[in-house]
Amino acid sequence: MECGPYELIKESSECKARRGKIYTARGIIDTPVFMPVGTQGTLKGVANELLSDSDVQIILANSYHLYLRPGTEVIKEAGGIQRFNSWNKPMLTDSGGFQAFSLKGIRKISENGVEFQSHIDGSKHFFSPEKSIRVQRDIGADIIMCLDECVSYPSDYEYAKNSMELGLRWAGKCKEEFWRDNNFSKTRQSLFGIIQGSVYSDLRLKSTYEILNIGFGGYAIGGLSVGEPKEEMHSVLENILPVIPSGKARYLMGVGMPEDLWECVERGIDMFDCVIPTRNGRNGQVFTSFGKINIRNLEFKKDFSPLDINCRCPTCKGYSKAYLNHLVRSKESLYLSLLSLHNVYFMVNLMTTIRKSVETDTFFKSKKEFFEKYYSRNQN
RNA sequence: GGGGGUGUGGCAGAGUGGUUUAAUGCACCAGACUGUAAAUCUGGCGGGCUUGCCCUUCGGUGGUUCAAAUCCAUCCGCCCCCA
Repeated sequence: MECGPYELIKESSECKARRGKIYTARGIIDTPVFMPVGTQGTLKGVANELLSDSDVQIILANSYHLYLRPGTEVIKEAGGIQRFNSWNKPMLTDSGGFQAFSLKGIRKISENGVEFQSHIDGSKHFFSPEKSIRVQRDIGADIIMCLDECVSYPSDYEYAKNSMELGLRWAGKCKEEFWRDNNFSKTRQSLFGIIQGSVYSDLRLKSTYEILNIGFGGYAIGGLSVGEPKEEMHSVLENILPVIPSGKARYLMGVGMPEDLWECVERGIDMFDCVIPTRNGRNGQVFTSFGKINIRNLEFKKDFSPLDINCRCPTCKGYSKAYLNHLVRSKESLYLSLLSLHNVYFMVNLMTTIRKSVETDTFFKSKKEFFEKYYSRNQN
């Protein structure tokens, strides 16, 4: 069985929260960690330099997108994604499994993999589990993911069961391909398996046991935060996390909102990724310690204070709400960067706060303080 | 002085007798966004409340008509051409 890159440092005395480290070739990641998403290899609207002072430790990219453009051969020739995009910290690539969900209508799933019709030019491309691994190997991120199908919600039992079982077969093939030429020592990548099974507890458990049995460097939970009620998501976590060995990282894919980070760390999650800070930033929504706001709204037109007095990001250091409100209303492209940057800072700073609370066994105290402030503006 | 045209909701601009509180776009007011086909999408945008209705709207006034933003008269404003 493969050795994982995770080291457990401390377990909370209050709940299932953990402090840990993930070792990669490009550096050590303190967990729990929030990983912002940069589908095309960059956080949309945020230059690397702007993050040099931040707590961003690792970013995501997407193998489907990079495979289509610029093409894996370009990235390979550049010397890997981190050489290509000049991000000298860890990266993780998703397998294309999420696109099996989001590109519904222009993709076909079969036993051997997913056929995509390119959203760019309509050309057809086939991602087998092995192909996804080869693509991710060429891209060269530190952590790579098995090809899976992110099942939508709601999903009937039969569909979820068949999809989950197909996912297990794919996971086996991914692992086999990953180890085929024993390239691991050369690239020092880690391959994570993904647990599926929608909201059905027996399917989730079966998936967990089988994925564990195949054995991966870390374990991701997929197919959540796709529209199911929060309680469903929490009960899935409570159901399967106790089964996963404590020496492995647990990664909740696609989550989430600030409140989700607290709730899911509390249940034992180590890694999160989400597009929310950047996408919502581009749409004018800003996270602050006093709640979320839409900076385009009238109430900020003459508000000359920073977005968040508790924030040390470049946006908050340099610009007022009134000015950002003006930039958004004027559609001046600078706001895309400034708001995305602030939101990314907010999420990773929150994660730093959460890590400290686990270290000092003040998780619930900190959580309470956060929520009291966060919901002080409105009831969200 | 003569001839022609035109005036529609914050703006632009459809509509030329009924299905019109009046298309569409912009602006404005909100909301949503969770492993990124998203700098996107959705809703609202005359007034009132008992939220289903009532009242008020297409330069002004007065008519015709069962019915007028739409037809007629007149007044006012603006534009173009000729003197």
